[in-house]
Amino acid sequence: MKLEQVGFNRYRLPRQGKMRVSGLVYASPALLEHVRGDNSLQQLAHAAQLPGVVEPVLGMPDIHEGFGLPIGGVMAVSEEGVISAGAVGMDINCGVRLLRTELSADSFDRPLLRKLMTEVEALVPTGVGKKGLHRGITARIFEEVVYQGATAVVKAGFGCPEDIERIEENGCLPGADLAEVSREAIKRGSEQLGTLGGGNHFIELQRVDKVFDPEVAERFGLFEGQLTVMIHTGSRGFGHQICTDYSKGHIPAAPRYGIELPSKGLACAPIDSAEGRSYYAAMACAVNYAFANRQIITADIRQAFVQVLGLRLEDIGLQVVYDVAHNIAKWEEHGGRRLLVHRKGATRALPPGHPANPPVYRGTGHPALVPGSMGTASYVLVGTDLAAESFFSVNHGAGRTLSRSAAERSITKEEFEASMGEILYNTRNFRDVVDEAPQAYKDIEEVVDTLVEIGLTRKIARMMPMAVIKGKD
DNA sequence: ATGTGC
Repeated sequence: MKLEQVGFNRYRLPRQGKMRVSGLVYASPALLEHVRGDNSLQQLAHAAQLPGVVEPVLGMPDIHEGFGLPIGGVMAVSEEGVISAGAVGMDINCGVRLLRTELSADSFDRPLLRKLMTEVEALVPTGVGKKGLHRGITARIFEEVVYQGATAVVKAGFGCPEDIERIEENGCLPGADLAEVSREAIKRGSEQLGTLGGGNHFIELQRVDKVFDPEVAERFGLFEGQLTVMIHTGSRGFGHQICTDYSKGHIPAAPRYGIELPSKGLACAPIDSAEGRSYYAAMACAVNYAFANRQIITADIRQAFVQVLGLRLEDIGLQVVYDVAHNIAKWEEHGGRRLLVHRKGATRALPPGHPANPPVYRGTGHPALVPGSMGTASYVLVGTDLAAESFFSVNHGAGRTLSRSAAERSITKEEFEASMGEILYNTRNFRDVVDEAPQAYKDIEEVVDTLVEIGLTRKIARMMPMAVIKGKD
């Protein structure tokens, strides 16, 4: 693909072939070879062919090839345009929540960290296909969950109302309709609420090792040396089934509206069509489910800490700093226009003062949460006014550099163990985690710096992992 | 990502 440098760390993907608009890709010189190393630019060009797409389609510095839109892609569409399940992703509202504590990380030795990991694992099922431990309650409130999101589980006793004001969209996307969700998805979803999943999903005990902006960090409740907990999970089999159902269903739907599909992965329907409205309503169910999932896991983590530490919750802390979606399509106002912004492996990052910030973060901009790999740092960022050019979006992580199978082929046990250093992890079998090895990911520092150097985002704090809980059989 | 290949 033809790519033109248009500034420091910025590249234009000019209109070529059937592209309706151009693309804009952020990459440092070192990341550029990764960007060119797979089909992600081709996939971005395909997205630029869809009806109603708004200039530009974007590639974040963590971009890599995915199903339909590349992971690390942003596609905004006007009201006359299309909605695409493949441009949201398989794991609808895969996202990250950060919890703060009142505790110094340095007072946690390895045996105590191990105890905490064991207790968290006892309360939060991890691994593919696992069923939740609160099935009695969650089956009963399942319908409320898909319509009300995190609020439904707070009402059921998981967490407190203050948590809700620190979740993107207050933990609930309007417009959900369970009638648009298949029985299969409902079955899988009602069993899996309150579970972590596998792959890149994790619960991490972290230490804030650097504060870059003390004033904003204080507003976020963060300080150097602090123990934090990060949760990365999504809508489990529920969102996966919804994505599968609609990306298949929209393949025959698209031509009925005269849409030429550039790829099956970008199957889509007009937003204002029966098929498009159905997907949006089903997607909103999964978005709300994922917010509720992270809310239940938060309550479980609080319980684990109280049990292990023998302290009162108010002395531990574990308040929500923020909760962001990484895979979502949302109606937002940009430049006076109402757009459906598809973010797939991208994080909304609003600047200080933006009216769409939650009231508690109106003055600072909300925290944008960006996890690294299991052996490297995670970041708390905020957006700047310049991020208007990316529809107020930043990267969502480090981004893969090796596919899961390539990681299994090329990374040795010794290399993996060396890269983890002193960091504790729950998986005993190297084969179970090799696809998540730090070597399979880009350098998070390079990825974040790419956007910071442009001025699209600012660093607020950096956390280093102390103990990582991953999906386990 | 995923009751992990159609």
